[in-house]
Amino acid sequence: MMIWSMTVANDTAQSDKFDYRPTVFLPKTDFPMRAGLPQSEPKRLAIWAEQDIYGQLREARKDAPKFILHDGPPYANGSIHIGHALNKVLKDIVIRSRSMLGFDAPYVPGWDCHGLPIELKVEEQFKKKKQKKEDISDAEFRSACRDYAKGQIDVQREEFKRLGVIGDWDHPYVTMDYRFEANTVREIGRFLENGGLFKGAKPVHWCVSCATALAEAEVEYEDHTSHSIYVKFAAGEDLSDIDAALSGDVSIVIWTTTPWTIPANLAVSVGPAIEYSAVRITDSGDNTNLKVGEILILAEDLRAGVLSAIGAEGEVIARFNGGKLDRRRFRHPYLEQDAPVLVGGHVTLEAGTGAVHTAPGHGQEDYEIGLKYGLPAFNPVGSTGLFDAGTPVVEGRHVYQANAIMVEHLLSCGALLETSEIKHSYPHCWRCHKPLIFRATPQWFISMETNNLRDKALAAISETTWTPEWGENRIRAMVEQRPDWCVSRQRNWGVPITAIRCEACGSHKVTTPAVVEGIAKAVELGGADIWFAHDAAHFLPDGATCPDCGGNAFARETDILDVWFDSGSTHACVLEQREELTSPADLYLEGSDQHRGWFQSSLLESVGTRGRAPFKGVLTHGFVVDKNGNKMSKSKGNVIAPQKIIQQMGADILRLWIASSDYSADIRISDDIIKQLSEAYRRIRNTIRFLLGNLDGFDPAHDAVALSERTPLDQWVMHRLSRLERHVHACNESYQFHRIHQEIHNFCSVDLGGFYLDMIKDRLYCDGADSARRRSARATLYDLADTLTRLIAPLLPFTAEEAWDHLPGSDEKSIHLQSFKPVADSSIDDAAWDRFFAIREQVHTAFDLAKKDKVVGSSVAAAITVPGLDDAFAESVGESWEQLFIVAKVEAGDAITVRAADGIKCPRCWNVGTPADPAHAVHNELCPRCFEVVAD
RNA sequence: GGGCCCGUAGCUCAGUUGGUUAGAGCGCACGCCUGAUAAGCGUGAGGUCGGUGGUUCGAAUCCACCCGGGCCCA
Repeated sequence: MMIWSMTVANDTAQSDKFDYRPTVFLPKTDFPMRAGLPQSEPKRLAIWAEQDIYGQLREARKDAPKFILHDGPPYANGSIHIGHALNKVLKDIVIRSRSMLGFDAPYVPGWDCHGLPIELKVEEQFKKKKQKKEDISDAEFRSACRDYAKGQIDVQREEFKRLGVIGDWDHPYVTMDYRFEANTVREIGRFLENGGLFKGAKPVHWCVSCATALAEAEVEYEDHTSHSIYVKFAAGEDLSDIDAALSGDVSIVIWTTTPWTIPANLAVSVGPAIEYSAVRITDSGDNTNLKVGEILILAEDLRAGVLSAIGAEGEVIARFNGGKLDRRRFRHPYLEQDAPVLVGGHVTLEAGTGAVHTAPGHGQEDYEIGLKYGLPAFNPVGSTGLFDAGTPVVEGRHVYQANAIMVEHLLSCGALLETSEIKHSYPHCWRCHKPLIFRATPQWFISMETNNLRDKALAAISETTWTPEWGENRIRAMVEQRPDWCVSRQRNWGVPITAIRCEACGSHKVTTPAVVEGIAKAVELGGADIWFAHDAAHFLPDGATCPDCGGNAFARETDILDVWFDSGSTHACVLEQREELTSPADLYLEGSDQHRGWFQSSLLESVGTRGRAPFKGVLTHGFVVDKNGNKMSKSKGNVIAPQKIIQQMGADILRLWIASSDYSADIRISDDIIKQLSEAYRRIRNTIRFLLGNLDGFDPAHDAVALSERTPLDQWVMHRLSRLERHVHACNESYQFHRIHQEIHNFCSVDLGGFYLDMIKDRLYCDGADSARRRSARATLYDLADTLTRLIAPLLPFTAEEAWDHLPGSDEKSIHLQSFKPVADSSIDDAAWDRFFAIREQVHTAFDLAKKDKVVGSSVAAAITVPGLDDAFAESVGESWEQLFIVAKVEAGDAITVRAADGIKCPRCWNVGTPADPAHAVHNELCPRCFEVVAD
């Protein structure tokens, strides 16, 4: 009756059959498949904050060797962008991985607070409130800057924390802190003391209408009509040694659009690789300042254009390279002085004559080439644009009028060959929109040569480990070439250059180390404002006199320091000051633009004051670009905000993007790339979820199984895990994080999902709960889960912590207080395994065809034949061929064939075979293994 | 224009001192499973290694030039 009723059973009757499902050990875990990171991450951050996870980590590592990553301070302005995220996450991965490698790796984040961009923002704020800058005192203005920076720090701090960056966020370093400012004063004082700091002059953008210096950010380029002039400079010596044809009436011709700078001319520059011609005039047209037979020197490539412009014709009588003219003497067109020829790479053939009028006091390039030749930055123009008394021809006149005066004068003295008007883009004042001039003004410099700063810096570069290695070449080339460091700014918001000047002789020697220390103490109490609140005498001992001239009247210097000096001093103001930090740091880690920026300013500051670099190693990363490798810009509309990714996908996805990228070059980001990463994330997460699901009720304290007691297959996967762990370990040490992600992901997909986990499901689900094979598998799954969770922790801190919470018997303390752990390993016959995997692949191909032909559905219901099986291998692995291929039956054969297996499908484990007891009243279809588990 | 760097399948990456037919994962296509299920498994198709020229018996790998891109300068 029973059998008959089954054959006609409908679905309802089917449910009367014995339900084996509850007897199968299916995965069970609260670790959710869907991460919900955007919601869960903030909660996790709150828990970490409450636990003081950073403080706990410091305590846990208090006796460990130090690893100091020193944070380069971002500028306290604006929300963070994707580049900030890249930098901070890389730092965080370094900090977390070093911690798990067993180091005490404190992380003290910082902010750069002084400087122009904040001043501009604050000025804007005042403008909006209809307040003029003139109505606000400098002290009030600085106070507003301080408030603004503080607000920006709060914004950025929350954004950085949201990325999962662990650090001492409650006690960051801030360059506007009074103690930091005081230490900055001490640092510049060291340069003052050792003679590295000196006062010189350098041309800066200057608005004669506002009577002020302007920074590059305050310059706007607008169209402007200028006088264009060709002027000849007569030879001041015999040049026939260059070429015999160079005799008689020889001149070199320059072209300029700023005639007013001719009074400050000190030289003529030519290009080292440019070919010059000597042209004898054969027809002077109606040019009154040109005679037939006189010889003009100009660049060959520009000859035709120049002759046409000055309305003349001529023949080339000699040609020579610009280098031949080096230091040869020509004469200023009307002053009784020489204009030597300088050879410089800045000379181009884009316009003009190939010979460049050079006034070091009125142009950046002129200044730099002048420095090389020892020429002064001569500037005869006052702050309001009037020429100084004693300046021939233009004395007392305004620079705006001087163009016309100069044209007239040069014409009358016979030097002007041509004048016309030219419309071009020209720098203007952003405030009053008047044309700007370049004007050399007194500035403070740190000399690259005094105390051999340049040589020492180059030596320190050699002693530093640069990653990637090309960073060394890059910074070396820059340091070799760079001019003296101009550290003064004519601004308000910053640390003053606290030097005191003798009014009589200009000496600063009265500013002794003791005086500097007194100033620093005052700044510690009242901030840098103190400097401006008192006159010079306040900071000097009573009755101080100038060591140079004995004078007793003194004045404060009023320039403030370049913000790069502030941040370049962090090794002194932070690393040397905080107990948990040390100097030099093990690592500085910033974008590759910092070879010119922070790496260099830090290097020069430290070498100049301590004689060594502030870092042992420097790691650089590239920039974030769009999917086509182009830079991001608002106008292109290809900007991707980190906040958006975090909000939609979670910080761990953003971090995985960073961890998966080779940051040594530029790294790309796009919606597709992020999507790909979220899928990779899903694979890792689900693998861990499966492991956890099969560890329900597992207790590592009681259920652990020694490696040697485990099945050979389990030993194989432990071997793979060990290999993975060692590889990840090495990559953490060498900062090759993207290989970590690659390896972990491959391991989850290939070794686990694609083979091992599939293989062991049968014994996990269906073997007796306490069978040796099941216990071996569970102990192995535990090691897999434990190790994977540790390995991903630096990359995916939120997910790792969540997994740690769900891992049975894991330490109550956070995963982020744990260390990496070596994995027990045993030797494996890799060649035999490779042979097996090759055959397995062929079997799978056969399966694919068989499934498409509907021969079989699932492989467990298939019987296959396979040629050339190595039975010794199966034996050594301790698994049957049926288990290794996950099929019902494997037989030897001449070729790989697949057919539906004969037998009964076990209702519990679904394997096809012969039931243990076909006559059993209830369990008549169970296979022997299941029969034993269920019926006994 | 100069210095430094990058360019291997649609994407992210491997590719040892030049040496068989250039690899992996993802994605994609097709299929399977429905006891990891908003999961899982399999199979397959994808590349003139940015281009050209050279060195070499042999080049993704070495050299030169060019193209595209980035950072820093001018």
